Amino acid sequence: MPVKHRAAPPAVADADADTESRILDAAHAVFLRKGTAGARMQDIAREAGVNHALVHYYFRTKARLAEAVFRRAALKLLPPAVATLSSDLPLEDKVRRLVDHYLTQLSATPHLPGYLLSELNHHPERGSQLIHALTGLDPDRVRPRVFDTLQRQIAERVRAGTLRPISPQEFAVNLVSLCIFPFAARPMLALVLGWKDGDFARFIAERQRALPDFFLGALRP
Amino acid sequence: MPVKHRAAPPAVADADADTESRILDAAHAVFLRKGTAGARMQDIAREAGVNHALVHYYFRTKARLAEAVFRRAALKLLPPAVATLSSDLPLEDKVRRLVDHYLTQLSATPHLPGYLLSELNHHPERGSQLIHALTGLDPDRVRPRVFDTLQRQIAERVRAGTLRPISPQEFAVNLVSLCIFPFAARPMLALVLGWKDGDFARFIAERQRALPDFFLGALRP
DNA sequence: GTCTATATTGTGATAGAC
DNA sequence: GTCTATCACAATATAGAC
Repeated sequence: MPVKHRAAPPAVADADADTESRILDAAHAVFLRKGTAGARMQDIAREAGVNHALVHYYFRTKARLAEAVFRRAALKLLPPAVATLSSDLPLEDKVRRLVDHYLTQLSATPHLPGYLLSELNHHPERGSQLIHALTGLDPDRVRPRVFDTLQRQIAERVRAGTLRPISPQEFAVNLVSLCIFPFAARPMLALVLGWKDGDFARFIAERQRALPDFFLGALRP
Repeated sequence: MPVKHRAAPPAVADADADTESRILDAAHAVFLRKGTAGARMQDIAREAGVNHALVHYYFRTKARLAEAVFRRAALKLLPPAVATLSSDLPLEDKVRRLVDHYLTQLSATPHLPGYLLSELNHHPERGSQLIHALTGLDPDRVRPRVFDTLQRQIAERVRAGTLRPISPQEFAVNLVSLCIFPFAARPMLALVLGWKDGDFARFIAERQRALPDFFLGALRP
């Protein structure tokens, strides 16, 4: 171990970002584009504008750097959905807020879903580590409480006759599928649908308007 | 070039599959599990039960082998959907057939969606090559006819007042999203939903029943 | 066709000068 | 902290015996 590595980044992130952040940003960009296995440390160094020895100086191994990027990426995608779904908002507002949030955010970072799905497929253990890091609990013993609120809201509305019965899991999976899949599958959809430049952005813009009505329409009794 | 490579596989595939097929099957399994970049030729050789020199003898390079596997995988996933959607079946039957087909097939090959999405994200050009290989046409000039039938069916039903208006693209994307995403995102969903062994299979079994009604329910006027 | 052995290159990682 | 130079090894690919 040539140099001891700081536990935390510098307290203040100055205007021209410090080297460590620049490298992390570069790694983020490259890993998301090419996947962890397909990315080269050299690519990351070039993207960051530094020598590739520096990348090792700051993050020591590719695995550590990949872990850091994975965590950052996962934290961008998952907590907002969990927070919205487990909030006390009415169901309709949850749907509209989630659709709006995802379609806006993913338009800015379109590689995020594909990267995360792929990484989790190849390294399922990273998911458990993530849960552990976030909650400090054994992932196998965490009973997800995300759906308690959802469950209750659905039950009330079903009893009142204003909602078609659906399990909270189905509710969440369907909603998230409709939001995220088009981004993860963008190249495949472009292929089958014959999309050209700009067609995808237009599709998403239109979707932002139509998707909540589609989803809520499915839940009419 | 040490040995000339046969253009076509042997005419007859005998009981104990010939070596080339065994290697291709092994490559399929390994590439789908670990992704093209993450897979090692040695892994494929071991999975096929042969020396790794043989893999090169039959497929020359990793890139060629990857291409062969990608094509095989894409042909498993895409044509059935296109065929069903562009058929003359009534809309309801299309939906039920597509859901049934995908959920059954993907339960048997759960890594297929994640693999394809990932590969197409990292190598979008492969998609164009695929179209070219299938149709013999320039992918940029193919106007997808898949949706002509769909468009007509939807228009008729909307005019008759038995369907809520929706574009054929939205129709297809929503349906395919709901079918495929849970498989591509299985590890992520398992994480957030706390799924254990068997929970996913039960979820899909239930989904096979509930999904067509959900989707068709959204299209009620 | 199938193997053993080897060549060749790519890539992660470190040593050491500045 | 940042660079140049280099190491060590992993992975692709080929040569040649059988």
